[in-house]
Amino acid sequence: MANRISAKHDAWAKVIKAMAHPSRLFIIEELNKKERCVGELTEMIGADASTVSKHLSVLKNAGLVSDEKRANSIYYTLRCPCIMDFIGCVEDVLSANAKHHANIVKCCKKH
Amino acid sequence: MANRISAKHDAWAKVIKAMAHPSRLFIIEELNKKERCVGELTEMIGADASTVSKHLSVLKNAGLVSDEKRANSIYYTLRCPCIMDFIGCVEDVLSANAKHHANIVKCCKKH
DNA sequence: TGCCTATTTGGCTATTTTGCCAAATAGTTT
DNA sequence: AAACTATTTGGCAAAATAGCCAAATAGGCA
Repeated sequence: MANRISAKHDAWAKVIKAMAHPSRLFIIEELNKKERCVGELTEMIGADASTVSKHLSVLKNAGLVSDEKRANSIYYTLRCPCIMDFIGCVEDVLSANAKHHANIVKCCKKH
Repeated sequence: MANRISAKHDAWAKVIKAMAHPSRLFIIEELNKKERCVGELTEMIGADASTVSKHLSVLKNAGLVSDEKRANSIYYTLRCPCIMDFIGCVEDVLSANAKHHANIVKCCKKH
């Protein structure tokens, strides 16, 4: 990245990169509903506990979630629920894509 | 990714992954202001033209931008400007992080 | 104290991403 | 047609990411 991109875009990318994984998006969505501990998330995702733990640490490093120890579990919370609003926009992009592809198919079928 | 994560989260991740790069975020921000051709973006970013071209193809594959040939240049446009709204939320996360770190420093200085 | 449970860390391999160069392509202009 | 301009593609090496296993850690509980 030896170019003229500013620290601002670097900082943005770090946060967005932390979101850019299916399991981590699942976690974000789940934590938006309610706080969860690692064990619960691990069971829901169906991956190794160490893998889920690492995903959570990525999210935590980006400042997207916070954790709190209680009883003998660690509970994670979504720190900025506005993150989930964005998913609506992502869905817009996806449905625009779907519409676009449908049009291409329709166009080809005409002939 | 041999786990229970659904196609929905996979699709979200594809779009978000396409955004998750400083240069691509710069491009998104720039295209939100006005359409631009590859040469202009290349000069602004200061990377190899082929690199910028590949970034643009990543964005295009995700459905985030569209292109249109005009004269002897190809102009790119941001397809869903709502993408930029999200950056506001990312900034919220970053300033929450900054505040959090400031508090930690303040706390340590007390002693 | 010593066992248990929950979570994290280290280590390793496989995969993906990045970015440059050189070459290919496509369309313009002379 | 030949020379240009703008953009994309192929190839490659370096770096980053993902996910499993085994081992370490940290509290709670018997």
